[in-house]
Amino acid sequence: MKKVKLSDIAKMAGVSSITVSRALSTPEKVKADTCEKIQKIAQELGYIPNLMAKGLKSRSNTIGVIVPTIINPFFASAVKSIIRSANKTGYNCLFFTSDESQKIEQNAVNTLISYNIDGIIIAVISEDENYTPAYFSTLEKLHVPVVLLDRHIEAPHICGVYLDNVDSGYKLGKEVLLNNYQRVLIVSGSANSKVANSRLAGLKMAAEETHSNTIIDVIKADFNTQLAKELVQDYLSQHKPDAIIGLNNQITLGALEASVSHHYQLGADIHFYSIDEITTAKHFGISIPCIRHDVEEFGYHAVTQLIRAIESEQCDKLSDIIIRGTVVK
Amino acid sequence: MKKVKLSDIAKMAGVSSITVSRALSTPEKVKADTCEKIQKIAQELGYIPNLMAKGLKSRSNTIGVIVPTIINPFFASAVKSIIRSANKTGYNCLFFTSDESQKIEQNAVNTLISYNIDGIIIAVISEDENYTPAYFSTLEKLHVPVVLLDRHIEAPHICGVYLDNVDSGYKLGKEVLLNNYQRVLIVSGSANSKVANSRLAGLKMAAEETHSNTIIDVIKADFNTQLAKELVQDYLSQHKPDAIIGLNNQITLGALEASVSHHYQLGADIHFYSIDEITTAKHFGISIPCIRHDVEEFGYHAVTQLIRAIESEQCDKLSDIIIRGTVVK
DNA sequence: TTGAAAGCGCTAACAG
DNA sequence: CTGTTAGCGCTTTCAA
Repeated sequence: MKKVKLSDIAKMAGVSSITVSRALSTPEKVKADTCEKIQKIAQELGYIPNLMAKGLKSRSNTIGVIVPTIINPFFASAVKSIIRSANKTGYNCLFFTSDESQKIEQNAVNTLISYNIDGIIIAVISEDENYTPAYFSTLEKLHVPVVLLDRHIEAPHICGVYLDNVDSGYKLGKEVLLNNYQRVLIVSGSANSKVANSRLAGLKMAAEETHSNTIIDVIKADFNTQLAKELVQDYLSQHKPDAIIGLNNQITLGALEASVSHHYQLGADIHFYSIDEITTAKHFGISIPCIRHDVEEFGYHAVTQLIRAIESEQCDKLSDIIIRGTVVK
Repeated sequence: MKKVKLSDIAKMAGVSSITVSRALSTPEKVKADTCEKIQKIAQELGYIPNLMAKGLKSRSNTIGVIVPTIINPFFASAVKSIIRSANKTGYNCLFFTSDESQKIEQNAVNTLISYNIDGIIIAVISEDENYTPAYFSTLEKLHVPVVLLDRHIEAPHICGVYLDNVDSGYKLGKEVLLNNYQRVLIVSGSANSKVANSRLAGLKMAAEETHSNTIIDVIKADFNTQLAKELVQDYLSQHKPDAIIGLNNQITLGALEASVSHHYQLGADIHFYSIDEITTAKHFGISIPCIRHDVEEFGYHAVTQLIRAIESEQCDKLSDIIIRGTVVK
């Protein structure tokens, strides 16, 4: 059986296709009882509109979402909340992962353009402050609005939804320093990650303000588990900190694993703190005080900003939104 | 700036659009140097094909993927491997989550049909053996091939990629029974979940074969964390098992948490076993022997089967694929 | 309130 | 090897 199309319904209802089109998408433009009849027939035939045909003529009502990976629960939840927000507003989402590869990221953007998406929400691949991928100029030329997620890029006309990283660092620092630990290890992201550096700056602010005698060591790793684990293992063979602060969830996981391999008892010999929640910690009975961000909020703002940009056709005037986290013990 | 289209390239190259179309998608049908020239121009102009227009005429080369949630790492990895396999074969993926809701699932299917997808890979919302959603008949009528993922549904013409659940239960059972525990608790999925029941059957087979004196208790929960946690908490206030077997990763997490709340030391007072890997366990230094399934394999087969169905246009003749797990300590 | 015509960008079918 | 024609299903524009 072929797909039911507008003209099939039109034939049955004894009207033209355009009337059917109107009855289904702008019912106020069609006489009430015609409208009702058409909708009933559409229902019965199980009509499903062809977005390909629609998107060829008009806006697709679809937004593209790209994140580096869904294995990281932070992005998984962000995606979930974005999809939910978008659907509520009548937009579909096409979702891609860039898999930490610049090439795949570029492809994903191209594919989204291929699908005539109305706008893009993207968490770019790199934390590097100087990462400026080629596709930004393409998107700008095509007037496709972009909302950056979490990772900032220097581009004057692009708005974003970010975390208040300095604040996160500061709050977590205050929390840690309450304990008068002798030695604390901070495991940061890469040296040219703006996110990592801001979080670090916040921590340092807290430390300076507190005038504590705690010895604070800093390791620069990156935002993945593996490197953090290795570097913390090295560190632990020389020092024994009372607490370790991971500047994102992946780092904290790496630090935990390193500590386990040195036979420390988690949460007793060494206490852990994290920016980003370690959602599985509670299952293992380990308490990891953290900065939790309201991810629903995150998705909501990203979608709202994007849709405003789409519907006002002013990609370039929207402000950034900064989301502040809260300490959770 | 408007999007570059075939006719723009055609004009510049002094040929017709159809030649450009051929040069870009079936270059062997165009004279070599014309072809080269066209490709160069396309490159320079940054041509990105319009899939909406293409999909209107011909196959979209896009497959739809629906899973209940990406918060569950099993599905997250499955999606990842599906996307990777599909891209390798020249297919795009449109990805949706059904968020454990029948309505959202139905919508997702409709949206996919709207996008003219060539086929669908779906892990259905429910474990219930008798769940038969309405969209299956729609998809059948439209000749859209479907490959089921993980969760089986009784529909003669639909093939799937499943885990060998009996085998998983059996292998894990053997592993557990090596230890001569006095009392073991099995936390299963819901009573009418085929997956859960098969795993349970496998465990029982192992137990019968072993003639051990181990007392085996069974709790029927469901495949989510919360209920498992609550039921195990109740159980633990009456009995103290030496080991707990979770029949999927979410259940095991719930069981862990319940045990923590009863102040048992994980992996010492109570040992844990799981079907599906608990990927985070290693970060916490807890060893949870499990049945691990090769998720790459899973994605690969799902995509391969689907594409065979699409390209042969015989949706109904493909066999099921059963993936067997391995014990990982 | 409804309809007819035209066209979105691309490609299948057929000619040349 | 290349071009012409036509049409995919829908909506915009203009007219009735």
